[in-house]
Amino acid sequence: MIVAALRKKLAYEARKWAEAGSVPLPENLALNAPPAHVKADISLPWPLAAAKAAKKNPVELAKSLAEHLSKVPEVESAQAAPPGFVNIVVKQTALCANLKAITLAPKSYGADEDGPKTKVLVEFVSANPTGPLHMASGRGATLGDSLVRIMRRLGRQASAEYYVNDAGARVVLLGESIKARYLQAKGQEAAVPEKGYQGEYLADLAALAPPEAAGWDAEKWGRYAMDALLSSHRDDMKVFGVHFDRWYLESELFASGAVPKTLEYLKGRGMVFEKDGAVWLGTLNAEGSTDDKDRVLVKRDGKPTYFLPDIAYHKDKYDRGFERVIDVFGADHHGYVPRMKAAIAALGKPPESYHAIVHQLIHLYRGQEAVKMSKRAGTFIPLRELIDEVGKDACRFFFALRTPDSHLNFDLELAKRQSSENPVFYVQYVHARIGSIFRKAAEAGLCAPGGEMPMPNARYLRDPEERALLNKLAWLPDVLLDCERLLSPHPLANYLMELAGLFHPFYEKCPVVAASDPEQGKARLLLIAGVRDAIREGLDLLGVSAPEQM
RNA sequence: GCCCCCGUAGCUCAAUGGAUCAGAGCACGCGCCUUCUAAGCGCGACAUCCAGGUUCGAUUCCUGGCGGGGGCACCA
Repeated sequence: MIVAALRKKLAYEARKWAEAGSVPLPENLALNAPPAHVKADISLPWPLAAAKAAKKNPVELAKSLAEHLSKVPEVESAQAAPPGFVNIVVKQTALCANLKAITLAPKSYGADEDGPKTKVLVEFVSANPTGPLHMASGRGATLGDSLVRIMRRLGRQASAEYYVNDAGARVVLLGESIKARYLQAKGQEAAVPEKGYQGEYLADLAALAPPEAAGWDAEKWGRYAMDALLSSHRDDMKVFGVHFDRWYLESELFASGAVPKTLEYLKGRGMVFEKDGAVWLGTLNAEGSTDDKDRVLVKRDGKPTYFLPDIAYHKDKYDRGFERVIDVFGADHHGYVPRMKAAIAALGKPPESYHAIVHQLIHLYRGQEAVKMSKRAGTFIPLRELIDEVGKDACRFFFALRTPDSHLNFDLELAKRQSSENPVFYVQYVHARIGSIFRKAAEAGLCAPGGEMPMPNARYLRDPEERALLNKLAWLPDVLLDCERLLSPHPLANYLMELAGLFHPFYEKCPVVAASDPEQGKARLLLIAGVRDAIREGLDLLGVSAPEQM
């Protein structure tokens, strides 16, 4: 809370200072965490950024700004540092008050943070119900779910949605595939269609079919398989700790007539033309479009392509009042992004209201051996198998730790080991250790369970290890804003690693229950309560559990 | 051929254009368990693919290479 709140004050004062001295400050006044060798809590590069335009010496500017900012109540000291930084030490009382804010009212911060209260919709996973979810969906699920949780934490109205492609030709194709499996099991001659779904899972599903299945046609078989697979998707997401506010069926979209209505709407906007007997969307020349060609909406045979109902679905998102629309895609769909953006523009929506998060593929290994994933070939690794092997917590933390842009190497053998090589233990262990200290403290009568936590006495918590934790805790809300800005939970996961890394040395050097001065012990107890709550909070936002003991 | 992503320590990854110290974890070397969990801590080694450019300042931005991954349908 303190860093985010303090930024406003510092920025306000800096603008006043800049105005008085006619110094052109940059639009974006960001704060830096200073490097390790600088003994300060917050660092401002603002004078450096302004120096050139002002034609002044950056160090002189920094000195002047530092003097001005040292009057801010929460600031202990503000010092200029070459080549033009202002380094700020925050008052101990302010950091202690921040600790109380985290400990007592963890739900209070965020509500008054920067940023609009816009309604935002995050769509993710949206896998076709033609096979089990595979592990790439796990990455998308981690991204989307964590992002929604973080945005809600920041006071946004965020919703999660899963779009189910349950209509179209694939139902029959799926039906033909599973029917072939069924007949094969009966000893009859039957082949899965060449372009059909080859995975063994269909044989398993066929074996579970009721007796009357003998008389089913391909369509009926397709419905049966799709229902079962969709149900497994729901189960997988539940086990993975992922919540969707709505599972939006493509068939609903067709039933509501939204598809032809959307086509008419686009025609009315003059974005549609006919060529070669087909109906096209002018994505090539749509405003702000980066697409490299026009796209077909209705095929020559009169049937819509997948693109048209997708546009109808996105139109529906806006029609339902969402002002910000975020789609999470795997890298294999990245080519889809420019045309979707063009479609948003064609709908007349502001292009900046739409964001596509494209996460790169996961490279899966078993030890040294690369495992190829292919849904068609049926040799993919199902997400469920991954969860069963390495656990939900490790899986989600591992996925959350990387930026979506990075190609992720996931070694099943390594992840299965459940040793310290897995960073999630590093963080969870801190939570468990603190739980242990609290149990000891309760035995020693140092704290009443569930008792209210007062603000720690600011005379204490001045050791480097204590101070480092106080400082780190102050950055948590800022980290959440980073996650929102970057549309990724990875800054939070990395923050938790760093926080955990600061706790362990504290633990070694600063006894809590056994502190020589009982008052100091009390203050430390309040400090680690803050650490515990921050970790619990952070892990919860990532969908990872925070065990009391391990 | 065109488009997207990546290239940082032995390995897996961080770092809104900032600091003579580019951070973690694992692995490696040396220490540390009569005291709140050694799944830990301290210390030590080890890195920005190459070449230009922009800038007071580049891992970050631009151009061109090199290397790896993915995508380019009137399929879904």
